[in-house]
Amino acid sequence: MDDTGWRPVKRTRTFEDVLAQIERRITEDGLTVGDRLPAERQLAEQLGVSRSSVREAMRVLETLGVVSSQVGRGPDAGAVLTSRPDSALTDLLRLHLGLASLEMREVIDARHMIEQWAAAHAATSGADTSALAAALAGMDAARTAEEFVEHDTAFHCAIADASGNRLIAAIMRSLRDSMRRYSVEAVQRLGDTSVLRADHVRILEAVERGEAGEATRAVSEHLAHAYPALFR
Amino acid sequence: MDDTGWRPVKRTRTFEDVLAQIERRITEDGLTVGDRLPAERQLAEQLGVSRSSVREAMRVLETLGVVSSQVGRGPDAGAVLTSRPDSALTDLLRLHLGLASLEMREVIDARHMIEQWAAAHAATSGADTSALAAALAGMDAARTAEEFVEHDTAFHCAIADASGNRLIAAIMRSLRDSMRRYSVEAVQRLGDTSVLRADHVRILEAVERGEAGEATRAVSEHLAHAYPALFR
DNA sequence: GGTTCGATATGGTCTGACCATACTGTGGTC
DNA sequence: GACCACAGTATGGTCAGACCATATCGAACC
Repeated sequence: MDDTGWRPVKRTRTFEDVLAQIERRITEDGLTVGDRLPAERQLAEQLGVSRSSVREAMRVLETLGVVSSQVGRGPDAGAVLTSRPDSALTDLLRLHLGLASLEMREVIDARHMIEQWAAAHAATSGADTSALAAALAGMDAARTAEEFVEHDTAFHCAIADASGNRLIAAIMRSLRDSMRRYSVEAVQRLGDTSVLRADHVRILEAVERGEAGEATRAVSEHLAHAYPALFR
Repeated sequence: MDDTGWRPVKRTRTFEDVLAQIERRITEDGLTVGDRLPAERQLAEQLGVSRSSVREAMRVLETLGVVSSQVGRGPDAGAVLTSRPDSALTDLLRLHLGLASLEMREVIDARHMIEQWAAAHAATSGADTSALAAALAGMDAARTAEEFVEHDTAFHCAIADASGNRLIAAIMRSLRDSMRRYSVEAVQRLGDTSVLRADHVRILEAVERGEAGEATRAVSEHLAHAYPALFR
């Protein structure tokens, strides 16, 4: 061991300090969704940094779906704390898929896992299933693959919502969004969507009857129908 | 319906244009991890925008774990494409937990889901399990709850890695990181970690023998032991 | 009371400068 | 030729100050 006890001095960029201070204020002061942060110029002066650094920190928070900035003047203007993890996750997945650092197979496997979990929990939670039925009707009325996928996504996200876990629902949404194009192609390749319709009805009924095991199986087989190339 | 067909003009900020162009370059030119983006000043001139806007776009990409910026000069300097979804996910979860827009219960449920899936797939993938054994030894040598949790995290992340799905492994890492403090408290409350050790051995042996069902059950019961307050 | 219009606070953008960092190349030294 | 010291330079990081677009507020006016 030639460990001298020295550690590399971590280069801390100004905007990272700003980020840390804002995060500290959030946790210590118990700030919550809807609260406003100070204006950029004011924050810059209070922290003794330039407005650019504050802005870069804001950009980070906005990217993570924690704040939302509005121009103008008034109660709604400025940086407001929000909670939009969905778009952040979607951007993250889309970019990493574009970089080929993630493969579609991995995304679909993750979806498989989540959908099974969500269906089982939706079945046992006894949550409202009207959104599911509405999405089903939307799929019946769809005239293009794009429309079909849109309502199909709504159906599956509604299951995730019904599971009662917002984190898993957010991940579900992001996974669907990031593979939207792929789903449209899969539906077009499939042509006939009657198989998928029967699957959806089966899932819906299982959830409504509270049969978690059947819901899990139904979802699993449904995904196998929808993406046969990946489940051979 | 008084819908006139008008839609609000989407305000597009300059840095969002920059982001879109960079993303287009990534997908169209097939840029991949390790490739360098043009320097900030150069990019600003090419796109006809100010350097501030380019920098804000860079900050977004860095937040999403897609680029990494290095100062100085040379082959490694500048903005390099990377693939670090872990830290992005961790930041996202930590901030949303701090905002109380997510509850620990939801995070732990998500972990439960992922760990079961990962253990089953690790068992059937036949991947290397030496990292698991090493983490187990680390836990035995741990003298504080913090040290124990560190190696415990390594153990569970190694399972996720062995499942072969990088996305799920990344989510797993982020979940563990964001609840690190909570895990330490849980271990301290528990006091005796021998129960956890037996659980880990059981999981490891199930994975090594390729018994997916047993691995799933072992993980599930392990989490019930580790977080009894949440599995009552 | 309603309307109009200027004042103002906010984020968005740009310019230009300077600093710290880390490589590059040059020239000298041995 | 090998090595080393040092100036040059390209890079990101930060700052100050200005201007613009937007949205509200408020006073003056009808």
